[in-house]
Amino acid sequence: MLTKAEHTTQYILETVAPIFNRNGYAATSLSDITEATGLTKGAIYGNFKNKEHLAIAAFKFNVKGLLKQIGNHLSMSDSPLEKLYLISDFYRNYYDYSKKLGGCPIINIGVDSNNQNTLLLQNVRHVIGRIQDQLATIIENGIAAGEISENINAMQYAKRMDSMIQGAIFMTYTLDDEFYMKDTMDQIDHMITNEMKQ
Amino acid sequence: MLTKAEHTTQYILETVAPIFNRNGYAATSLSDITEATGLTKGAIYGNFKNKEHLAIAAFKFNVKGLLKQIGNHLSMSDSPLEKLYLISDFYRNYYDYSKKLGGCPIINIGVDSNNQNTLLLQNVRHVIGRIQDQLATIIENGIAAGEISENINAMQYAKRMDSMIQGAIFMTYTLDDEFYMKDTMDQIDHMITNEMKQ
DNA sequence: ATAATTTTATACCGTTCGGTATATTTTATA
DNA sequence: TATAAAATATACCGAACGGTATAAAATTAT
Repeated sequence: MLTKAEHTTQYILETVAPIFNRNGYAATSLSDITEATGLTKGAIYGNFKNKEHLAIAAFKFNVKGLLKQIGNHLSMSDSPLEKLYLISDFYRNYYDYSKKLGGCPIINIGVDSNNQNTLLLQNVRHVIGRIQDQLATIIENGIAAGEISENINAMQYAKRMDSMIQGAIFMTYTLDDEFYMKDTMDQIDHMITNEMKQ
Repeated sequence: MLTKAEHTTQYILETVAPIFNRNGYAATSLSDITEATGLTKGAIYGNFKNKEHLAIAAFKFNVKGLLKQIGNHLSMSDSPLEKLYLISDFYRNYYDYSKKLGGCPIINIGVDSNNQNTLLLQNVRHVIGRIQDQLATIIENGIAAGEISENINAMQYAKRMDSMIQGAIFMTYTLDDEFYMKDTMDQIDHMITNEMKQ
């Protein structure tokens, strides 16, 4: 059971996470935070050391939800090859989903923290590394299961897919046009079928 | 001949452009600007209406230089097909080049201005549109010249290449790893050779 | 060279910034 | 229910924010 205080910490995080994600670190003020939560600075600083730690916790909150969502989606199949197709399938609806988070946390915080906030950037890098490791593991499992060609370099393709996805997310958000998301997922499906599949 | 005042305007722009590009709009302060230029607020506000207009002018300054650089590189060949290969060739060295600008202005200002600054975002969108139009024109010229297959949808491939490039730039900067830049350009070369080429 | 004009520096405006010491209130424990 | 402990509100701090009126300086044109 969560104490009242732990509930408050969670409440602050879920309220503040999309704001930091949308605005970035510098453009999010303490008054943005107190206004959105209905709490005072005393309450905020009682639960978090300072603005930076709150921003980091907010980023982790967003990422945790995102990874859980992806995990759920991938659990729809046990086949590694099918899981690859499920990844592109997930991202076909990513624009609508991530809008609720205030945008894609990896792109937003990645760009925002570059040359700005070392701790935040470290967290972004760590998350990207984790995602790529999981992707590479799926590909390796596919090779072991005989579903994916042995000639495929798992990590290279994991990074390649990730890079294409990030590009699609950036273009989709910046131009507010889902063409990029859909077209990139078609490309990835094509790549799975014609390059990776055994 | 440029007057003294016009020189000052240019000097402010070239000094301030990488700062806005690196930090984003909100995280760049007037004191950052006066410190870097050695000028006072009076001089800055004598040359630019306000911080927003200065940021927009700085973005345009960066983009102008970037487009000029690309144009120079593409002028190395008259063949549309060769120009496509020259595009990927240009981006192979883009990390080093764009670092001098304070990063990729399209990615940085695109993400920074989303949900933040409408005028800046409009400028980013306009630039992306121009780049894609130019890219599509090259492809169309290639089709007309019989170098590129008639089955290729010029604008679709222009957007596809652009999206892949933006993804590579984001990954390269965020992870400080040129693998993404190089691998994506290999992919694009492969795409030109095996999908587009007649 | 002088006068008119433009550009830059100075000094200041009110507001907001992140952060904190402390008082008050609320929660948990006995 | 009384009490100790924890969480939240209040009031304030100095500093920095973007912006401006005006004085001083530099440039331009006569």
